[in-house]
Amino acid sequence: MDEAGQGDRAEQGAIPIRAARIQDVAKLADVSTATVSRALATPERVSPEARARVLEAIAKTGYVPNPAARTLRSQKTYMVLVVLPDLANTFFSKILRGIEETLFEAGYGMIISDLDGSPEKEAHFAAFTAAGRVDGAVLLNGHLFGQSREGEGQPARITIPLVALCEAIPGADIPQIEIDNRAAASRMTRHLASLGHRRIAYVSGPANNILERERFQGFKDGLEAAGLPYDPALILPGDYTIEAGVRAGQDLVARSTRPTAVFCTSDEMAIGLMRTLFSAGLRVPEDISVAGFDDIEFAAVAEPSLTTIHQPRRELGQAAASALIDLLQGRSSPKRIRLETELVIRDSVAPL
Amino acid sequence: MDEAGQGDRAEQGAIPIRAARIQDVAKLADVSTATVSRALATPERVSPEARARVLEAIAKTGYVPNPAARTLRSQKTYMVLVVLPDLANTFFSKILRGIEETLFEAGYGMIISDLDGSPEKEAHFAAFTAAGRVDGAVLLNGHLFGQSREGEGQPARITIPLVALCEAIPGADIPQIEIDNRAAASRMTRHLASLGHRRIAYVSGPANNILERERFQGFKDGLEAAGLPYDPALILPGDYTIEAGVRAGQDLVARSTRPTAVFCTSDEMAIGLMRTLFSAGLRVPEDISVAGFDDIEFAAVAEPSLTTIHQPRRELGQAAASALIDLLQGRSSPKRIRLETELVIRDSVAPL
DNA sequence: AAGTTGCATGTAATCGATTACATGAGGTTG
DNA sequence: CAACCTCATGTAATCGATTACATGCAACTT
Repeated sequence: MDEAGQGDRAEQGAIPIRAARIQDVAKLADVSTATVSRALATPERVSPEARARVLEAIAKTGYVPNPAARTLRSQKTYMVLVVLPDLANTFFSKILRGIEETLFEAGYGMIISDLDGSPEKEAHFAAFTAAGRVDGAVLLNGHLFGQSREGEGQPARITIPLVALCEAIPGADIPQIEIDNRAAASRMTRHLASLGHRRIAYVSGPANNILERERFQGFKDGLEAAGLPYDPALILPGDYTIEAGVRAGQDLVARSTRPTAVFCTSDEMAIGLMRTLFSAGLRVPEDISVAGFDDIEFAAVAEPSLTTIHQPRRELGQAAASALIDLLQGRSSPKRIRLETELVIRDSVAPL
Repeated sequence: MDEAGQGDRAEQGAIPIRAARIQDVAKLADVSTATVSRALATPERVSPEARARVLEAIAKTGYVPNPAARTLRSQKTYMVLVVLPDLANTFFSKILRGIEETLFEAGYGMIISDLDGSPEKEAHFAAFTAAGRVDGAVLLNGHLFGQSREGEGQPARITIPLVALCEAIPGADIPQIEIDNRAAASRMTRHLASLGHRRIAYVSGPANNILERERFQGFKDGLEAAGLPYDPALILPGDYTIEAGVRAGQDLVARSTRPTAVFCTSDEMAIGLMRTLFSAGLRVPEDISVAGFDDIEFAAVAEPSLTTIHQPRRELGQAAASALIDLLQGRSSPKRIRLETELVIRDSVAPL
């Protein structure tokens, strides 16, 4: 409305209304726009004198290239999409940070999509991606876009580089960055068994979740290695949340014969479960040992402190971002990167 | 590498390499590109027949508008930047979710910048913003961009709509969404005093932080209201992290006369502090009461469960996003929105 | 019937960069 | 010395949408 008026008047005034364009820089440096562009993108192809004049003009005008124009022409956005199932989950925040810092160093920005279990959102972000708003994506949600829908017309194929982080995507020919969930779960199970526990309960992740399947396999591996029988009655359903841990705890409290140890496949569940046990007057680890998975920040300061599997979350994020950057810049990347986990022994698990 | 080869061959094959453009849709629907554009942006200005043909053509081609082209012309990105001091901090994740869901509903995407205390990053994102990559920003970091630097050339003024969330920005003429930190801190202090505590310690946030200043004022208000003296020896430095709580706990443990209650200005610090007290053989709340602030997820399941101030984090995020969207769409927004907090009484605080 | 209004639509300018191609200067080679 | 190459630079096409302006037609007014 009145902006136009201001714009007209501003010519003689102090406040430049429009941001400087490449043309303004070119004029000031007395070169063509092509030279300005080259001075920034490929400085070695511009004479030192011209480059100096261009840089000076840029400093003087405060020129910042218009990303939309750049993207339109070059088809590069310097943006990466990070798809995650639940932004509010503590587990992801440090991973995100690892991703963000690595992307940032390479000049990429990060767009976050919290799917929140909504297929609409997933479709939206699939379209978003197909529209070319990002150069690549990190998938933390365990599956590719739009694998569900099939219909008339092309389903907007996504052809940009992708990497899968944490939750491997079976059959997808993209780099997978993860830990060895099966080995880690087996390790924890054997640790519990080695302390004399013979009735070990297992609080699971969501059914069909790939992490869950691997950890569950690891749990069974561990039982077998320790010569313990597998008892379906000791498998409690969960979904990695605090509330699931609380519910699993209620289940246990209500039982007449209880396990002596519980392996929760997330720290959140372990903390929720311990809470319920305390409320029922049970002690950890005296009455029942509790183990977690992930080693989130609160694991070390829980009461009692939590024996768990340490996941290098920041490094996972960094590795995923690096792999993606490799792809984006035309380099190749290993198809599978597995980072080491660590069994962290604290106070929530004790010998029988 | 071999992608190019595939591209060449694909011409006669099944896979369309290029995404459909508005021209393709226009041709198929037998209308001009202008009509296609209008059919999407202002459907009421297009005849029902033309609209139907356009929609059909869009469905057939899988057309998605190119955001770069759209942004270049219309100067709208439909992107919002969220600036936060620390992505790995649990406190922010639920706020982010509130922001994200509200933005999403309004058709905006969210770009996250984790400043991580780095001035470089701040400068980068200031440039990012100045370059017009986002339509607006939510600032959770307590200050505006680039208030520090002054130099030759225009410092790339940022003129897009901004809102401040949680940490108010004094003097900035932008909507501020927050809680009444002072009143909440006062409330908690009076609660502790009402239970008979007379030596109440206070674990602070970072010096100069606006939240800290307000909460500290509230603490003093509360002391005064309860007729208690202010004792500088009972003020412990902190920065809202678990580690700061641990350190404050070590300080307390080492003292000969200890306070009977500790008011930590974040739940993280309260949890870290309790951890240290336990390790030293002290009991909460029998030996010492501990109160927190924020009511993060873990507050309810900590052992003992944490008496704290509940902040409506999701609603804060939603309110900030709504305010920003109002501004982005040319509506006005209240300059100050204060959401209600709640004193949540749990087990970590007991009468003297 | 002439003039006015409003609607649906098309034409083409425009946003601001990148980059293919052209040009001319200076250097090298046979 | 002609032919050729290299290098720095400029010219202008291009990316794919939005939108100002123009146009043509139908309906309404007087």
